[in-house]
Amino acid sequence: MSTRRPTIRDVARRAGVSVTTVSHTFSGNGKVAAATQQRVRTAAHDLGYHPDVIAQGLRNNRLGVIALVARQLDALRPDFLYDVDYFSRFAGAAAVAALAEGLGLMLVSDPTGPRAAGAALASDGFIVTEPVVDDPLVAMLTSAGIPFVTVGEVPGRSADGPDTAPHVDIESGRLTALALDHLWDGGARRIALVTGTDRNEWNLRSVAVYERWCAHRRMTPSTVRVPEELDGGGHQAAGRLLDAGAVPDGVYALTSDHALGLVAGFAERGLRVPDDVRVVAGSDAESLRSARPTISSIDLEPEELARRAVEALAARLGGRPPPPVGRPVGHLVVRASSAPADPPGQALGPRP
Amino acid sequence: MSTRRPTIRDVARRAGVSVTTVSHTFSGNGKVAAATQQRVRTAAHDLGYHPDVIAQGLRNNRLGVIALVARQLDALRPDFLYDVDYFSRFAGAAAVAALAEGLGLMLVSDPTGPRAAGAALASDGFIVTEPVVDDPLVAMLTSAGIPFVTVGEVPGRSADGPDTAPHVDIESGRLTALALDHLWDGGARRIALVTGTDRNEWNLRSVAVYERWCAHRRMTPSTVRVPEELDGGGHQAAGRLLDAGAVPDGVYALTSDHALGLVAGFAERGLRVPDDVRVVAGSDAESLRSARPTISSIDLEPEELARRAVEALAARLGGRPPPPVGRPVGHLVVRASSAPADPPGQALGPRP
DNA sequence: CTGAAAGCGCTAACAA
DNA sequence: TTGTTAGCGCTTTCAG
Repeated sequence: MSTRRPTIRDVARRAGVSVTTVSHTFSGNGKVAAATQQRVRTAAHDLGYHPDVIAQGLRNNRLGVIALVARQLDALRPDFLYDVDYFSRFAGAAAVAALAEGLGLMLVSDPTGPRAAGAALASDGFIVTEPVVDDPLVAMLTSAGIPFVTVGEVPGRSADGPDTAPHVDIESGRLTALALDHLWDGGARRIALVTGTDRNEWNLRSVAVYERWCAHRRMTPSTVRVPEELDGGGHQAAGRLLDAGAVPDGVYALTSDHALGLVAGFAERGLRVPDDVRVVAGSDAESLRSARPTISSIDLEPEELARRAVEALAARLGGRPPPPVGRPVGHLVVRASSAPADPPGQALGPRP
Repeated sequence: MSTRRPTIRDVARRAGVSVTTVSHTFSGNGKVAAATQQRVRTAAHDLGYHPDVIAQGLRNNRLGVIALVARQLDALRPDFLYDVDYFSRFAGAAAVAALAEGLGLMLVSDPTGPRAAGAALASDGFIVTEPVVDDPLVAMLTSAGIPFVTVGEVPGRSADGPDTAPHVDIESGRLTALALDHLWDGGARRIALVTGTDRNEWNLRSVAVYERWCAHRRMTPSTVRVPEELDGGGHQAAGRLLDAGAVPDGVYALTSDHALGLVAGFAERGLRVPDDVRVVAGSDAESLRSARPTISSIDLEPEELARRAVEALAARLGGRPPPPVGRPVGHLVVRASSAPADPPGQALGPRP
């Protein structure tokens, strides 16, 4: 039954012209008489012809698709996305931005990973969020000459020389300071840090800035490392912090899930938030808004990051110069967990 | 600088074999001596060769990509996704499910629309959420012979005959009854319906079931129609309901955004929720959990719907029989807006 | 077990 | 303005 879909030749034959003419009328490349164009279009319409995008892609070396590598999809439990809020806000905005550039957005797992969908490599370019030290994906893309943009720097690369991969700045340094200063201003004097274990810029730089910040204030740093994808990691962190002896009066937890668990863990142990200990999360999520108490956080503005990443990548693909760097992105959202009173969430720092 | 990426011929030359042999060692199709395979692989590795997925796609007529048509991306305000929660939960789960099938998931806008990314058509199949009456996309896919699966039936099609497009059942009928019965059980006797204007199964069937349900109970139906993408549509609906004279004591609002606005609108007019009027939303969202009061809703379980859609489509693409229909999906989540007391959200109906 | 060669549908020189 | 033709990189008969 399945009668082969019509090709450019079928259209050409039906319109009584050559394939070139058909190709040209659709691409608008050559010059084709209006009358001829009309005939071609009618023929195409009659046949229900649609150009084969894959063939075009092969020819032009350009499919019109960019890939978003969702690191979270590669976790041990593929059905468990950590930092869902960040991811879905990012992906949604990226899709919209891509459409605006006439591009499709493909969600893929790390193509260097085991469960890679081969199709991933069909894309014209990649957006890699949160690259890690010696990221195999970055290495692969670089060596294969595939254009890509990272969100967050590739850690340990800037030191090596000028071969910094193009990236969208997540401002981890500024935001860490913002969170720590906020805790300090609220009166906290023993501030701990709960970080994930992925060796990406967000974790590494936050720790570095935290340690510098502590040294500056003659505070003993207290860092707890918990894997991002560990369910209940926040609880565990709470336990470790309390058992360590020096109970903190302020904690900056880099992921929203861990912040949630942390607050719950503190509550179980009889610590009141924010009265005994103030908490700020390093990534925003709806769940932080519905938590009791509501939890302060850094809103990374994933939508804005996504837009910038797509624009930068599209520019690269189109041979255009990279877009200018915009305003600083990311801001602090103060909620109950870090404020004495309980005002509705209000924003500090630059906003859109 | 940009030295052309190696092709299968380069590998063949370097390994001292023919292209066929290379092709075979990678596809595992023909029989190739182990020693030869080794040579080929080494050569490929040295060259940094990766098969060109697009060329394979052209040859095999199969790219390994499925497209998710996000209707919300086609709204008038492309930066404003309505029903974000539903969409992002669906898209995330679909991506994961697709990966599990070895497929990439592409987020695209309606290819028949004006802002279509041409790349959309490169996909092997489509998932169309919420098709509408006389859906042009469905028509196009059908006539082009492109495999697709809809989420929710194509309205008005089942009547025409047996040409029902394969779809994942969203159970709009059962869920509408679930919501209405719940309002009724809580004591509501003048129940209104707030529906969107898209002519999709969800809206159409909900209205139909609502009217039948009312007739059954000798209740005068009161339906307010507000466009899905209208910001502040809920407020407007509240106004219209109150001005209409017969103030309802229960409302079922089909979208989460409108339910939110509705509750806010009632509050402004001095109506207390749930004491004066109970409200249930037809789609769940985090924002409903953080609203004051928290708002009851139908959780459509987008993750499950997405998994089913991907599996059904993958089966079709692979020529496998469609997966068996599973348990009924979607359940009621009771929150403060429809209950006298304020228990934490608890689920009725089947759960995973 | 390996190789030569014919395309998949389309684009872009180059000719006419 | 239109047509002829040679590939894009790969798979796959069909012969060796």
